[in-house]
Amino acid sequence: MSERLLRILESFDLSRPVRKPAQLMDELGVSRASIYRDLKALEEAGLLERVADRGYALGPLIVELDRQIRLADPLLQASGKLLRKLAAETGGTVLLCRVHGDKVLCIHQEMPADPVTPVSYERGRAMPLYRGATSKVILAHLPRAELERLWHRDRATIVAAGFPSGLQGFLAELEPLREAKACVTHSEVDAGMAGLAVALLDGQRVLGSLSVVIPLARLPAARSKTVLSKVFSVASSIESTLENERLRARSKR
Amino acid sequence: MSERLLRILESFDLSRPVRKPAQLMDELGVSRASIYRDLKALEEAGLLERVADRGYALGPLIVELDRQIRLADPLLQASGKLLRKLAAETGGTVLLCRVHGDKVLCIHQEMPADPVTPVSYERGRAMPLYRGATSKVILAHLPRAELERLWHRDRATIVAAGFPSGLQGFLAELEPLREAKACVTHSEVDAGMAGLAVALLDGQRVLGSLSVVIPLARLPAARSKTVLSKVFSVASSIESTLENERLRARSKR
DNA sequence: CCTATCGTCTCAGTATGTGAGAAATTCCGT
DNA sequence: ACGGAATTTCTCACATACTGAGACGATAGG
Repeated sequence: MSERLLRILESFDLSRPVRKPAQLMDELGVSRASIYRDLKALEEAGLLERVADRGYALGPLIVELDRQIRLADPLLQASGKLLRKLAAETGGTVLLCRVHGDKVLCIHQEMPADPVTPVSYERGRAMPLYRGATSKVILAHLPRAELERLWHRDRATIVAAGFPSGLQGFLAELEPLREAKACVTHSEVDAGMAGLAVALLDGQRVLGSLSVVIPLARLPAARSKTVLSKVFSVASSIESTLENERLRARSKR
Repeated sequence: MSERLLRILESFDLSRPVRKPAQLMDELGVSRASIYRDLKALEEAGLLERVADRGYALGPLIVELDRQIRLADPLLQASGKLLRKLAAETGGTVLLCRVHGDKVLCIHQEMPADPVTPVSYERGRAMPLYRGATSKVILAHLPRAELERLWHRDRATIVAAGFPSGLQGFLAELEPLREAKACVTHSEVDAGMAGLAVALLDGQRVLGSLSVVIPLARLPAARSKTVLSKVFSVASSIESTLENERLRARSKR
């Protein structure tokens, strides 16, 4: 076996934070001995831990590995303290997101000092590709071939998210977002909130997006432009830091 | 194979955030085909991701799983907003830690509003069992058999951390900490900082500890007692919330 | 203390992962 | 944009190492 360990890991989700050997036995259709063997291996590795009442929960290694990712992630490193500053200056919540396959994953949330309406995205929360400024601006920068693949696979979802019902219309609607390298939406994910997102590019490829989420009440029309330009400025700074990193690494090798 | 996937995962650390197939081939002593198969499996699961320059880094699933842990962890849930309040009231950095086998793992760090000397412990950072208030108060609550096992295994480390050179002395030094259910240290982990830790118990068993780290300069002798009593109060509150949870779960089943 | 449930161990059979080498893909400099 | 080199995937026969049944041991709850 080999994929079974991964299947076990993937079987944990928010609605089932604790799994029992018997459940997994049925679900994966393997013998008791094998499940116990696998659970033991995962536990020894630290990916799972035993909890009261003969269950298993996700284990401490995951927490440690997530820290490793935080410390090593080039995108987070390049962002540094800029995000906190951006949050303070705009009074909104700043989100840094990456694209992974066909998901957008929030990898950092920075709240402004004064308490503000909480935003439903936080580190580790995966977001749909088709809703919200944060996602759409990424979508707009995906290669055309990828967009066509997504269209054929998720047409229903895409249309349900408010896009035109034809592939051409879908592409046409993304065009201006790519041109502008930005996307602004109102109440698309969290009601009463505006999202202002700018794409983060690494040359051609889109890495993710940087966005600010602000209650509409705090964002008079005139201020919108100012905020967006601040986001742009931070995004450029991140991009050039990444570019420098990339060059430095290249030449060192 | 089966343990190999886990070995690959464990081979990532802060000094090697990106691993290449060739390195792993040598290290694990398996064929090229097998390594590529394993990496592919881990990548499909989301535990790894390909990065530029033909390397693999820890992947998005880990970030998602860590969020699941944060949302489901009973200890974090029971702590709720209490930690933020504690940080604000004491002006120190609050740490919530769990014990896992023979490691202490920080699972939450809450900083006070005003900027303060940064503390080297943050979520995901594993701490030694023998140094610092946070760890020692946990150590003091481990079962005697466990302490003896640790003593025989880590005697050198334990003595190096400042404990007496005999088992009896070691146990005797922990005794008062268990009695007090608390531990206060100065400059033991971070220079110039005081640590005030209280154990979190679930009946007999020690779950972890709650601590406040404050620059010594901000902690006049008289204030120490006040701060410690605040920590105690929050710890009790967390313990009783956990107890209630436990009872509720029991009766529901 | 006793019983039911949970967890581990043993062992033979065979499913399944393994590795060498070939094919395909990707990458990079020109 | 092209061609050569390095990387990655694929194929397939083989044997390793995983599997599952059942016996045995441990634990918990009454």
